[in-house]
Amino acid sequence: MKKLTINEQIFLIAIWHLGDEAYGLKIRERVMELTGSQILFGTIYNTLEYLVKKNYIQARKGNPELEKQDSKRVYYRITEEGFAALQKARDLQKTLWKGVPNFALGEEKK
Amino acid sequence: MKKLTINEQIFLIAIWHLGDEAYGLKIRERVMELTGSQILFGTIYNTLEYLVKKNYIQARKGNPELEKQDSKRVYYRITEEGFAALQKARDLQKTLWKGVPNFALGEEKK
DNA sequence: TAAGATGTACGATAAAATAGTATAAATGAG
DNA sequence: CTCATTTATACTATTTTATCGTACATCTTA
Repeated sequence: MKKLTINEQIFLIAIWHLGDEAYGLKIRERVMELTGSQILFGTIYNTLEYLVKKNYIQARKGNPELEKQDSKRVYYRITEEGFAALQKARDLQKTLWKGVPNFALGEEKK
Repeated sequence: MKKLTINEQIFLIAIWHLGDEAYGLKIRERVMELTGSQILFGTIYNTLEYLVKKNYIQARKGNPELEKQDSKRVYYRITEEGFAALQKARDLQKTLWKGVPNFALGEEKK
């Protein structure tokens, strides 16, 4: 299993946050909340696509029986593999930052 | 200032670890230690190059007066901008993982 | 002085990220 | 009912990151 990129991390965590409400535009919103930066509409689908291709998330069509609006949506959920990758990313972060001081203002080298 | 990729994070932290001893091959070794995965010799210089281009690190030639071997080396040190970017990356990680449980084995969704 | 070790550079390609635009269904005002 | 707006996804193109493989140059040492 390859390392997750930060973007993949962000998207997976956004999807995790959203639980059953994880579809494109909502994910975009959450990603923007998490990162504090703007992303365009089209941008997300590309990322979602290769997360699916890598089997970190699964897509399912919305249910039009429930709500009309829903028929257009594609919902995503994290797979076992996705959770495993996330955990690995978290572990890597822990390793990376171990022993590294905060660099807020006038930092210094080792 | 753009978000750091995990790779950039890894390299910057490896350079930080190495302090005054941060040159190509040493950086490669440290990156491999940190990540637990293999990378080829040529691989690092590309990354170092765009870290320089972005002004996250600065390069200086080794001093042949000191040690012959040194003349071949290119040493790197993290710039103010680099430290700031690192700190931002750390803050983002904190935001991201806030409230997210560990996913070790049989995890669950929200 | 030739072999091996220590270093960096370069060229090619694949993967990831982002922008911009197109399209299509549902909704709501008149 | 029908047209504008909102909600939503899809597609194409380009740039930036990441990695591989190999080449090359210098230093060390037997």
